Amino acid sequence: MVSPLEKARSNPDSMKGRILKAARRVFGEYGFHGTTTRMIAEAVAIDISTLHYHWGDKGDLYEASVLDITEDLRLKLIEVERIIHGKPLAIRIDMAIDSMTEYLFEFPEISNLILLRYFGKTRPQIHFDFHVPEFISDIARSMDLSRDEKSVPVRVKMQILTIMNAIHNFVSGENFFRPMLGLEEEAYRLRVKETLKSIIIPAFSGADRPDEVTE
Amino acid sequence: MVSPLEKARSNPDSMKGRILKAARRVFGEYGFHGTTTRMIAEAVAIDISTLHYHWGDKGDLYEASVLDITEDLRLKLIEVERIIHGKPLAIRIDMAIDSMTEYLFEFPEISNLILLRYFGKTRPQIHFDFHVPEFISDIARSMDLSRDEKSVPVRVKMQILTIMNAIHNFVSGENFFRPMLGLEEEAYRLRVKETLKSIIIPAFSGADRPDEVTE
DNA sequence: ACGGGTATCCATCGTTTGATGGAATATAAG
DNA sequence: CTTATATTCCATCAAACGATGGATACCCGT
Repeated sequence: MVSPLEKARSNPDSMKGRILKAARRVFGEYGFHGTTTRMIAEAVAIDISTLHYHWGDKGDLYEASVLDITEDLRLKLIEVERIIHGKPLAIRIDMAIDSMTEYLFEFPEISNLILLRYFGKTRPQIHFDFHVPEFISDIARSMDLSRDEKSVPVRVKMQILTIMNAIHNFVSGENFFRPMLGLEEEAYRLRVKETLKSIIIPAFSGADRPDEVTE
Repeated sequence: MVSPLEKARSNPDSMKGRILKAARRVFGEYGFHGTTTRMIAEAVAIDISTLHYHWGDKGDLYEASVLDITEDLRLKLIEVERIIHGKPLAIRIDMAIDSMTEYLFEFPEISNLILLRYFGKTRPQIHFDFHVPEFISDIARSMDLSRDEKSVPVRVKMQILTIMNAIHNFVSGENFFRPMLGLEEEAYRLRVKETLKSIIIPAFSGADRPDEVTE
């Protein structure tokens, strides 16, 4: 038996898939409490009861949305890892930044949902304890940033966290930041990549000091 | 005539001030739509009608909260500028990071509210067009990062944006990131400062290339 | 053509939420 | 003490929201 989420992912044009796609976007824009099931239903041009028929209650659909974008991100990370494998560090960083940035600008709801989950709580009564995997250590290993195969130093983890968050920030906050900078859309995206590289590359080229406490 | 916000700021123990303080915190945690006026009233242990009596409707109180934390941040930036004035670049960066990080960890609702405003929309019907000043150019000038007195290059603006956002991210996302890193509270805060410096200082020491397009 | 499962919509319910009117209480001034 | 003003609470409303039951339409194998 396949889960509802797998069904929706394997058939994006089905009603399940169309609802999920809209839910990702709307939840990403307005957050859990700012989103109403009616808003999602209207985006798909269906009745709310159809939505509940396919996805259960609001919390279930939200959970499916988060797991869906997480899976997308996981697949993209694997793809990037495959592409940069074996290349020198500077090239790896450059290509990884380009790939991830372009991808997230194309699907901004991924960054939106992740950041809103980081920074905004849901009501205390509601309990979302579904498991969302973390990718920091995987990124560290695929970028070959830590010598030790098993444990990634905290310092490296935090650097990666900083970078990933910076990308999400620029993607998700475009509506705020772009007017502040007076840039057009294309120029903004170029500048984002440029800025990220200008910050990361110097930081990681001097990263040859011995690893410290790992946990 | 003084505005309600000025009254509340000048007298934090008044009912207006107590409500505002609670509103900042709750709006920062749950966002605009995730916050109910009842939650705020309960935090102050008063009736909702008392809240409306002092602050009008929910949107007005939210606006006051945002303006309030913005003013706090502005004052803190001025204080930091005064402290670091005249010192060499590396020291300026070091002290500014320390000050801002410690301050925001002490009043995390500032970071919370800023980030939720960046990344989450409010419903289309509701219109918050009150003006919130941006501080990036002020920071650039007080850090003396741009040669030109008047216009700050986009590159510098984006670097500052990256740093400020990184601080807000670590402060506001502590509940997510700290368990990921397996750190205690104090260790986390030390690591945050360390990480930020390790990223910024190398990036800005090579920052002697000529300024580019400014806007 | 028909029957049975699947999918969609309409109408509606109970609750939560933002907001207010009015009574009750506190505060201050004369 | 009396009166006027400012503040707080209780009761309540209308709208919005999440959710469901039941009727209707669709699909497909036989």
